[in-house]
Order: sequence, then C-alpha cells, then structure tokens
Amino acid sequence: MSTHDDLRDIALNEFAVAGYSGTSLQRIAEIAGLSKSSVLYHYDSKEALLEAAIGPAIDQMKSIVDSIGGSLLDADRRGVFIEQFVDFLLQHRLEVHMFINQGPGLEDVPVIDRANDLVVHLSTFFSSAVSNTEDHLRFGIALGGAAYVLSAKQEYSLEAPPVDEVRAALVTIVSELLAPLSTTPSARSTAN
Amino acid sequence: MSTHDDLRDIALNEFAVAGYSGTSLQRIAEIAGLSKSSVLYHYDSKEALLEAAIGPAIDQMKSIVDSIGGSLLDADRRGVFIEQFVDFLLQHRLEVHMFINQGPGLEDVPVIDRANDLVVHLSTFFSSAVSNTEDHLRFGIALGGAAYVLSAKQEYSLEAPPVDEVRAALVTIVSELLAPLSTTPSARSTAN
DNA sequence: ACGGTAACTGACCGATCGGTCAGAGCCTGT
DNA sequence: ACAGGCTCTGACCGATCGGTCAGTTACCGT
Repeated sequence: MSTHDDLRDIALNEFAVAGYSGTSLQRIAEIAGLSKSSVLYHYDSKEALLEAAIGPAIDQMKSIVDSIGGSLLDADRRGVFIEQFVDFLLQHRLEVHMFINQGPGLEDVPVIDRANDLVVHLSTFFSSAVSNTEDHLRFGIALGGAAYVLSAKQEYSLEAPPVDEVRAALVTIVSELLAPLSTTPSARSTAN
Repeated sequence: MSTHDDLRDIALNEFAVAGYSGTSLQRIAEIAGLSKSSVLYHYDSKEALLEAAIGPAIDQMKSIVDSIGGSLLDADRRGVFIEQFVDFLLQHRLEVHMFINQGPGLEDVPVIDRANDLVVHLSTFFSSAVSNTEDHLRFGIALGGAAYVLSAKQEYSLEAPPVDEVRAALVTIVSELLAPLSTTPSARSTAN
C-alpha cells in the first residue's frame, strides 16, 4: 500500500477514535513514521485528509439512498435496501461512526455537509412513510443502533463473532424493526 | 441559576455537540458572557468542567446498573430496568451522547473511565444472559440505538413529539428487542 | 468606616495547533 | 554527467490552546 493510502487509513482510524479536532497532524505523522511536513505534502490540508478518509464512503452511501426510489413500503425493495445498508455498515464502520458522532459538530466542512444531507434525505423517506412517533423511533433505533453497535463492539470488544453471522443477525433485527412500514396505516394505532 | 451552574450547562452542551477537544475554554467563556479567567475561577481545569458536566449522570446510571441484581432474565425486573433506563436517557441525552461518542477516545480521564466501566459492566450482564450473536446484537442495538435516536433527533430535529409519547414508544421498542432474554435458551436456535 | 471575601479580569506563559517554505536526498531518463 | 521530478525534512510562522497570577471591583458583616 502506498504512503498516500497509508495516511488516509491512519487518519480515518484516528479521526473515528479521537475525533477530528482531537487528532493532530503531528500524531498522524508519528503513526505513519513521517514528519508533519510529509503529511501535508500528500494532502493539502487536514480537511483534505478528512475528505479522503470518509468521502468515498459517503459517495457510496449516497448511491444506495438514491437507488431506493422512495417506495420503502414495498417489502421486497425494503429488503434489498436493508441488505445494502448492513453491508455498507460492515464495510465502513469507522466512516459511519465518525460522521454520525461528529457530523453535527463539524459544520462548514463540505464532505460533512454531504453526509448530513444524506441523513436528512434518508430520514425524510421514512418520515413520509410513517405517521406515528413509535415507528419513527423504530427507524431511528434500527439505523442508529446498527451503526452504533458495530463501532462500539470493536472498542469494548469482548469477542469477535464471524462476519457472516453478524451480517445475518443485523439483517434480521433491522428487518424486524422496519417491518411496521409495510402494514397499512389503519392497522396500527398512533396512540399506545 | 448561578454562574457556576450556567458554566456547567454550557460546557455540557458544547462538549456534546463539538466534542471535548473541539470545545475551548474561550468559547465556553464567550457563551457565558465571561472571560476565560472567570471560567477557570469557577472550575480548576477543563477536566473539572467535564467532571461536573457528566459526573452526576454517570453516578445515577451506576446506581441503576447496580440495582439490577443480575437477573435480567426475569421479565418484571427487566421491565423495571428498561423504564429506569429510558427515563435516564430522556433526562440525560447530552451526557449519554457525549460519553458514548467520545468515551473511547478520552482515556486517562477519571470520569470517562467510570463511564466506560459502566458500559462494560452492563454489557457483561447481558453477555452472561445470552449466548448467540443475534441476541447480543439485539441488546446493543436496543441500548445504543435508543441512546443515539434521542441525541440525533434534536440535532436533525424535524419535529418534537411530546415526551410522554416518546417515552412510551421507547419502552415498547426496547422491551421488544430485549424480550428474547426471557425465553429458554433451547427455544431459540443460535444459527439462522 | 473598614476588612474580608467572592467574582471577575487582562496580561502573560509555554506548548501545540495547522500550515508555509526552501532545500536535501534519491531515483530515473537522457 | 546531469537535469528533473518525487518524497521527505527541519525551521519557521501566526494563532490558539489550557492554565497562572496579580490586581480590580463590589458587596457584606462588624
């Protein structure tokens, strides 16, 4: 792997663990075994390093969100989305962890704005598909919880179950949580 | 409210939104309408401000975790815990949001260590009560997702449903996710 | 009227921040 | 042999960081 890519990976990991503002270029340089100047040779600025670290993941997530035409009420199409989403989480835990936690605090950073737009966009899909508070929360818990559990597991990691097993379990649980979306609105009461 | 308490509240809010390292004493002082020196008059250090901001919430969470004797398999006792937990989340969204997101990155800070010990402790309870990967994840999604959704709602906030409704919905969803804990182990298969 | 104390401040400190710049080392094509 | 480009570096910059300190207010009990 090239030095360029090494720096991107190191930066992503540090940003996710210690936060963007909590990570100095000096520290990234030390981990890479380089000087701070070398880091700024490969990337014009700290912000460029952030863009390189999480930009690709955001682009991929955008294409997933765009591909759902808006009809998440259809169980089959929802199933496809859930699998894509879970796979995305598994491949990009660090990126997701980082922009979920620090997104709101890093305004005026273009790559973060793109990510926040995505969250709002996705949230709008579900908001329009559902009317009561409980199902709203169900959606938030499913997506936020799945994202959280993957990043938390590796930090408090007690054991590491096989990836396939985690994937299958996540698909099952998220599907359960999102199942109410396909029932007719009148079949569920909005209160209690 | 006293200046002392004002500073604590301002610090908590800024720490949660911008991160601990992303928040300067200067900024806290500006929001409070004071000088940086005044902030350091009320609190000996930035770390003391962090302790004041999230310490009480952690103490309260500790008493909740301690009160569950370990028998979360009992449906009634689990119900009590879930209600206490949801109430705790509703009262301390900011504190939870902050230590969940930044806990792992803020080592060597006593108050954060206490919080991390709590998470490990709580996680141990559930790990011992459950054997398969899916139920492990169910627990993580329930607690992490509930915590996430409350802090995220107010940042991307589109609307604000009444608190009682949110509370009832959260109790319902978390109870559903944790329900498998009370079934006999043989009643659930570990694979698929 | 006076002494004490709580609240607050500006000046200042060393360290570190992100970033600039001139140049050193090295490899390669000619 | 030499010229040109990568890669990398230390010295340096202004700004900001958390924190210290001497001193200024204002209020309060005596």
